[in-house]
Amino acid sequence: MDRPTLISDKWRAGYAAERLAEFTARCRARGLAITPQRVAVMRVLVNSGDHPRAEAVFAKVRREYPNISLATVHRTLETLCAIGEARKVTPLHDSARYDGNTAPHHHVVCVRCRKIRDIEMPEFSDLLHGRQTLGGFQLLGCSVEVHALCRECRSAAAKEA
Amino acid sequence: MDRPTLISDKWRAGYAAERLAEFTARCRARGLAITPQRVAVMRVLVNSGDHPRAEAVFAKVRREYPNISLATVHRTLETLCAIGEARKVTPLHDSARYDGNTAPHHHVVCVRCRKIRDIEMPEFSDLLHGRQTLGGFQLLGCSVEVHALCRECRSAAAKEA
DNA sequence: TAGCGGATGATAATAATTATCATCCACGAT
DNA sequence: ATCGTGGATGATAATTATTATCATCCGCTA
Ligand SMILES: [Mn+2]
Ligand SMILES: [Mn+2]
Ligand SMILES: [Zn+2]
Ligand SMILES: [Zn+2]
Repeated sequence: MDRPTLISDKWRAGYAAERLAEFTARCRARGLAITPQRVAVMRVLVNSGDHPRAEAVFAKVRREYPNISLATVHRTLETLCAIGEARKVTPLHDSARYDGNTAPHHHVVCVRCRKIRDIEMPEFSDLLHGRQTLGGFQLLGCSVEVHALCRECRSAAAKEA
Repeated sequence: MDRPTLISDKWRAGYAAERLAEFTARCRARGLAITPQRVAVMRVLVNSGDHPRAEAVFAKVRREYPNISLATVHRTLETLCAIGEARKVTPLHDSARYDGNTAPHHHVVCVRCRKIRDIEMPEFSDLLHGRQTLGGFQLLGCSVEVHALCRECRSAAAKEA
């Protein structure tokens, strides 16, 4: 079996059922109320293999709860991320960041202050090297974000605690 | 020398000078007018090692051209990306995308329709394995985006041409 | 079942980016 | 060097995504 490989929809279906089964228990453990809206957002999200945006989740949940607010969907998605039940595919940036360095390279990003530094890591691109396609996708390149805490933020975080 | 490694400011300085030297020539070759604003935005960007956002570039260019518009900075940055003189560090997403799959995995993203699919690629994380820090940064994890063209977009793109 | 506190819906506010458009000016042609 | 034109700019409005506010609601515990 050659890597990398696409994760199958079949795997996702079983995974979704498993995650949903204990979801209310994990909410309770966290002291979060089990509201029908929260459960619905979670169910829609975990059954989606397409990494939907808030608007798309809203559209689906709305079919079952026509009165749900878009704000609730936004809030709930952020809550799910905060408790580790979901993740953002586009984290660490709230507005576009530009780079004058067009040489191939990757980035370390501080998760706290969002400082970004260039890193040299040719091994990353090597992993895709030689491969033209992946499950129907024609490969063009890749970008890596290493998540980290910078020195300043480490001392700041230490002081807070 | 162990990889990955931070790219030094020293390297960046020389690189900036080199890039600026031929910038106007490359603009001319592309049929783009050489305006003082465009050159200033390019100069500020290529001399920045911190991946600034539009607002930050605006603030610096403004010192020299107090009348420059923020819109011009936005436009110019996008132009620079379009002609390959710069890149966005946060590309391929214009709004947040959420993921119910919390298992460690990475993503292929279609650069045209922005379809996102999960991929299995444990070798990526292995590259950082065992390493705790990198140039002052404490490492926490990493996310990889493989840029690609999906099947549908490939045929669509073929039709257009 | 009563009551508290978190959750929600409606809406306003904010922030980033893009669109519009009149004016301007870089540049090739004269 | 001057001119004419199309692209570039500045000012501003519009759009889009997200977050904040707040009155009401309802899940949860006692
Ligand atoms: Mn960079
Ligand atoms: Mn995913
Ligand atoms: Zn930091
Ligand atoms: Zn596509």
